[in-house]
Amino acid sequence: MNSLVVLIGPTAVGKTDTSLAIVSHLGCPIISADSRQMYKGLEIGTAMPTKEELARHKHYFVGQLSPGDYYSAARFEEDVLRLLENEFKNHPTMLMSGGSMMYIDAVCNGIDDIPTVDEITRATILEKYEREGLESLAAELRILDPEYYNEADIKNPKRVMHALEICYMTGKRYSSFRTRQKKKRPFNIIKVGLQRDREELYERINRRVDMMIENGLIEEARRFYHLKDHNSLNTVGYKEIFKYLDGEWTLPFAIEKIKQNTRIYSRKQVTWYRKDGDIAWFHPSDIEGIINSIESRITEE
RNA sequence: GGUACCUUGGAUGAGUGGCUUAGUCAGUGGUCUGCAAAACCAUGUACGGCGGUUCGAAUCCGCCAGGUACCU
Repeated sequence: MNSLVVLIGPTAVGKTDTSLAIVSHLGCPIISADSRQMYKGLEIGTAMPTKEELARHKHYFVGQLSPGDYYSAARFEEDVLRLLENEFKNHPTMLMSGGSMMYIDAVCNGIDDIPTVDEITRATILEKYEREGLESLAAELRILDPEYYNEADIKNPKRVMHALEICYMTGKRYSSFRTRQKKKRPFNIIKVGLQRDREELYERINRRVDMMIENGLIEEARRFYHLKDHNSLNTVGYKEIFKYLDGEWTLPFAIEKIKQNTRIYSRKQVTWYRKDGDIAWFHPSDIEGIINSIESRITEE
């Protein structure tokens, strides 16, 4: 059976280097699972692999979207599965590497088949939310879909709005689309996690942010300033610089905030991965251990 | 040397005698099925020191320490 090696770990832990090492060994392309590196032009702020690295190994899902494009975890699932079907013909083992937990989860476990919300419905609900407030929407959801209402995170506007969008658009309950079942994949999934002590990770984050500034993050952000309301730019590293450009924050403060928000992000990632018992954890310096672990799990199947 | 004011949890900052550890940020833990580097949730008994008044003090009084402003 074919295998998909999934390399995960918090931001700045060293996934790029490790993934290059793995791929050199396996001789396959890299599937990036990073919701922000997908956008063209966000090279510095998303710590995209360098041109050389991109040239040395084929990378999928890096720098292919425009910052204004719509994309989602569900699309990623679809796109990756289609790609894998094709790539497995030549490469029995493939590598996916990235830090977007939800995207990785979508590929490994699947997302239920829920229709994509159209612009009109989205705008309608958003306007309703802005006019009537969250409680009003929640009350409506309670009537339209009591089952979901009872289990949902009612204080989270995004969740409530999305459920309502689906109810409005399809005329059915949002919960009727949720099977909450994991999808079976026609390939073996080998999860490898990278971890470092928190102190070590935080130091790397701080250093990397300083490097980004040196390398021209401010200029890069300035180029995308006009798109700052798009989700792709609602991203650590850019949103803080936008505040600086708006004159709201001083530069040193914005830089401090980038470091802080990156640390917070890394912690969220760790939290997400913690509950996944299928991950074999390694320090990034232990390339040999990582390769051995992958090899042993490939041959096991 | 004198006078006035200030001193609250990692930061900021309300609170003038009991009802409540205010709130915000950070930190930490967590949620997660269609914008996820998003969004959301949980979590801090602190009141400069010592003594006094009081049934009860962060809150009133005294002394001490530190700070700020003004005066000589």
